[in-house]
Amino acid sequence: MEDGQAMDQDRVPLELARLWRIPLDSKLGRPARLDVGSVVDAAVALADREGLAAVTLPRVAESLGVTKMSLYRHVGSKDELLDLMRDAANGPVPDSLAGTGPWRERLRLWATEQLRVLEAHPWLAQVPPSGPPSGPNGIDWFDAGLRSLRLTGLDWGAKVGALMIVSGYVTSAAQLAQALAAGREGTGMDQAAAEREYGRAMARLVDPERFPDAAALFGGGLLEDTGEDTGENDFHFGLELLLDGVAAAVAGDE
Amino acid sequence: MEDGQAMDQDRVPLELARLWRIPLDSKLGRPARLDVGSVVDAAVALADREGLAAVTLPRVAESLGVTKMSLYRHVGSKDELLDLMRDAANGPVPDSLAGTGPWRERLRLWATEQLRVLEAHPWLAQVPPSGPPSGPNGIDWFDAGLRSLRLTGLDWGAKVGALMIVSGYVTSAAQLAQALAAGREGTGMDQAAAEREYGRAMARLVDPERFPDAAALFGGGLLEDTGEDTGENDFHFGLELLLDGVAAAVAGDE
DNA sequence: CTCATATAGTATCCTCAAGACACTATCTCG
DNA sequence: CGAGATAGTGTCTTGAGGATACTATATGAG
Repeated sequence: MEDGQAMDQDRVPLELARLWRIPLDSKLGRPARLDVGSVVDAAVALADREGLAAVTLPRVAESLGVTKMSLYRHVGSKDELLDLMRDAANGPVPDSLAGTGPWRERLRLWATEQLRVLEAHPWLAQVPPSGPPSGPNGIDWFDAGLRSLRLTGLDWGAKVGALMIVSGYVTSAAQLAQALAAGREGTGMDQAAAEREYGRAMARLVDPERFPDAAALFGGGLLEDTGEDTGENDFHFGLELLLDGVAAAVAGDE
Repeated sequence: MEDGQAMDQDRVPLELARLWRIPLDSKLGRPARLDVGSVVDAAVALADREGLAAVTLPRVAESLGVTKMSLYRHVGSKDELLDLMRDAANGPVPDSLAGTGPWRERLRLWATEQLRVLEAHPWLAQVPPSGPPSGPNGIDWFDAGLRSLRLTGLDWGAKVGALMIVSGYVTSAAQLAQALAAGREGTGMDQAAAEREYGRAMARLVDPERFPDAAALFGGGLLEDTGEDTGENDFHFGLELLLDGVAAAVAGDE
């Protein structure tokens, strides 16, 4: 079809067109100093520097040397800007995910690479989800996830479900880590000290009559300090648990 | 010890004292028309009626017949109010979770009861996480989760990890469902129609050269309409997958 | 009984956000 | 060279969270 490209530009909703950076290439009117890409890049840079809360239209505009209202020509709304930022910050999938291979190891890598992205852009875990992956980078990650499961023989629904679980897990692990870090903001405590403090406060509040299991946990279980990096270990424990679940689905499918 | 109660009131941080509704019982000063409970109840009711975005200090105050600044006497800040709302809306664990029994069935029930709570208070899934469970209801749910795993022989760390995964999964499933529902707001599409529309848009944008697996998915896989309630089925598929993962941990522990 | 003190609620202020709308500036094409 | 289309600006409204200084109302010590 000769109109394939033209159709792309016309029939796709405006929001998707911006996500995919489909140029409108109308040469009329005053030429633009700005484009979607530069607005999004500025917003991402701002979020990286000062956190998601600092990303306001006035401040993004200021960092571009422009007034806030001009941004609306390129992003439509604050919410849409967040979608664009998410896709941009996710970035393309790293080369390590290019090939195919044993699904478990590929899927594990997929998860840990996602975690790396969330560590590089901590605010990313706080951007509220807005639906299935729609942007080019989101699709790239999605494609890589599907590729990691290509050899499993799972049907599409199972693959999609497994990917959503794994990536949801990575996100909530990152969220939790950030919430803990934020909670001990100011107090000069490290992770272990904060956990001890939490355990102590809970031990005082949790009545063993009403909450026997929780009281047992706070009373004794948590206080052993292994000295190792707890967060990392917890993450991998959970990830392997998920992979075991996927393994069961793969096996049950045969 | 005779000073047990007094210690509770003194040594516990103010925020925890409010979560646990520990009365200050100082009889001095002007008597309060408000207390933490009524502020939180009003905020929860408002969120139930009009969503989380409607919960602003002015509006909560208005619904209590009070000016906004008086709320700060009882809740400290907006963020703290959100914490209090979360704990209140979680509510105590339902009776069905009281006993003990086969872990898999108990844990499954724990998850589905959590989902019911999230359906009753849709805004709950959007409240940003603020750390480990700290309020009485949060502890109640936590205790019930630990109880469901009591007979597994898992160590504390594994139990806590498994619970975090399951409850994180329930939350992100609810978040996704809401994002999808919000996305098709206005458009009179049902779930299936919206999915078809999404698949069609993606099929147009996703280049099979760059994204072979994703293109295959959008090209053919998603379009079979089973007619059944997809969301429910997806949720249970994922939950059983997680339970399989926990089962592997339980088995590996022996 | 009365007055210092402690607490509850109020009145007013500030800073800053998102966004509507009408305006000006600058380009291309007929 | 103008007409129309597009980019960017100036100004306004609404409404948020929160600081501060005030008033109101109770208790309990002298």
